[in-house]
Amino acid sequence: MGIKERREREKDARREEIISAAETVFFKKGLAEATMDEIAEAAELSKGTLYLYYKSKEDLYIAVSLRGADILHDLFEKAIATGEPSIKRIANLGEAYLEYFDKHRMYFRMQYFQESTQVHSQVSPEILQICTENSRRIWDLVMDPIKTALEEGLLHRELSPMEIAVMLWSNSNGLMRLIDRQDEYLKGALGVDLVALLRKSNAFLLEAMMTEEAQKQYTSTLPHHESEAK
Amino acid sequence: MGIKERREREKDARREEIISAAETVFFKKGLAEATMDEIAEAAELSKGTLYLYYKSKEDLYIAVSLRGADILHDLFEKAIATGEPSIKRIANLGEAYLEYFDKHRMYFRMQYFQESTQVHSQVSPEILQICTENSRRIWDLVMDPIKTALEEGLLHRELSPMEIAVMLWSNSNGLMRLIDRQDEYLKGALGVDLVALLRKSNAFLLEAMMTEEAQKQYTSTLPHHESEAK
DNA sequence: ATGGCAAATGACCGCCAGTCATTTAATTGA
DNA sequence: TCAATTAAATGACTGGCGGTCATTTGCCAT
Repeated sequence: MGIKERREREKDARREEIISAAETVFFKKGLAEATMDEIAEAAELSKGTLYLYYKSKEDLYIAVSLRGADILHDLFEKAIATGEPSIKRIANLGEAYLEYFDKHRMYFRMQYFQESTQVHSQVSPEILQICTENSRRIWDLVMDPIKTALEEGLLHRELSPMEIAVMLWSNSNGLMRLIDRQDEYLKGALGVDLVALLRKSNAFLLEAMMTEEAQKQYTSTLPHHESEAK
Repeated sequence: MGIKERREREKDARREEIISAAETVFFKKGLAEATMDEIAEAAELSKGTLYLYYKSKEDLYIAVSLRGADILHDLFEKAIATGEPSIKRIANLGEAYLEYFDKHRMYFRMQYFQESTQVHSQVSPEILQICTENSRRIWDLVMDPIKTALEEGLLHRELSPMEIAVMLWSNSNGLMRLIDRQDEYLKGALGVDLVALLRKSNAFLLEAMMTEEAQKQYTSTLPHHESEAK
């Protein structure tokens, strides 16, 4: 009875092939400019076949960007599994996110185009469900060393783990979008290494949330923050 | 020779009417779902006429969102014209941005949909030029009290005004996007006032960038930061 | 061989951004 | 007052794209 299973495998492989083809096209053209005919051609399939595997262009778009979420998840997992002190592991998460931003820029970009109405209104509920679950997994990862640091009394207790996670994440993300978009004006006017600025900004915020003992112990270990003589 | 000028005025009025109609439709449907026919009907004009005034749907979209930029500009102008100490005026900017986010949410949202490839690839260069100039005006406004605070030795000197402006703006913006999108997971899992969190995050960051004297003087005046006993 | 079944196809549909030949309205000059 | 001229507005039309579905293709069991 191996035939059914082989069929299953082949179907999964098709799915992946389609995602890969879609990835190529979406990376090059973005959601709005990409066409299903183009993706079909890249996948060496007919357009009709695509719709056997994915309900809509937007579904396919999400499917591609979920690959990015997996990559980010793995990077985060590695970042907190070092056995280092909790504050260091939190800083590692910032660096991991930066690596993701740097080396997997197109996935990063796709993830924020997802916010558009076009995507949210077209995408099927089941796929949306997967996104939510995925997002939860990643947040849990981020909160892990934060919880530890709180228990160790290294972060201000009036903040919840989720609050801290949200603040740190938003701060990075906000600056990353700015960098990615490279606002024409900023590009010209600002002779500044924006990535270094991002590191600094992260360090500032994390430091501000640390208790005094933690600051004495760990401030010097935060990346690109050595010049800060406080 | 008043006829030519009257014609001019009428044409400008038409332009505004069209923007207003487009605004209604874009607010309701977003860029992708809105149709030019719908906008034409709202404006009580034919579709062809719209194209006499705006080159593309995306141009029209930008034209609408520039109204938002003007509003933000005015709010910022008011925020820094109070004659208060520089640090307070910087904090005012944060509050002004929050007011913009709160009371003019749809403009805020439109401004970040602008980042999509769909908009950038379709919009005409002259309109893009206006956007850049607009952006410059707003950044200048933000940097004004920051420059003063630096001169007064209230902010760490190793940071440039632009760097500080970018950090503060990005931090607010990142969290605002998160709030606006209301990530399904966060909404459920986080029993937290995200707006209060945004204020806190802003205060943390600003405080971290202040020199010690400034901290002694001004920390207590920052919004929603009173509970912070440091 | 042959019937059955899932996978794949591509012609086709409806919708929409954008165009353009034509119509309508306002202004001018005689 | 009435052509003539010019500017503004129109809406039928086109091309392209997302999505569908009746038909075909190819694989397997009998």
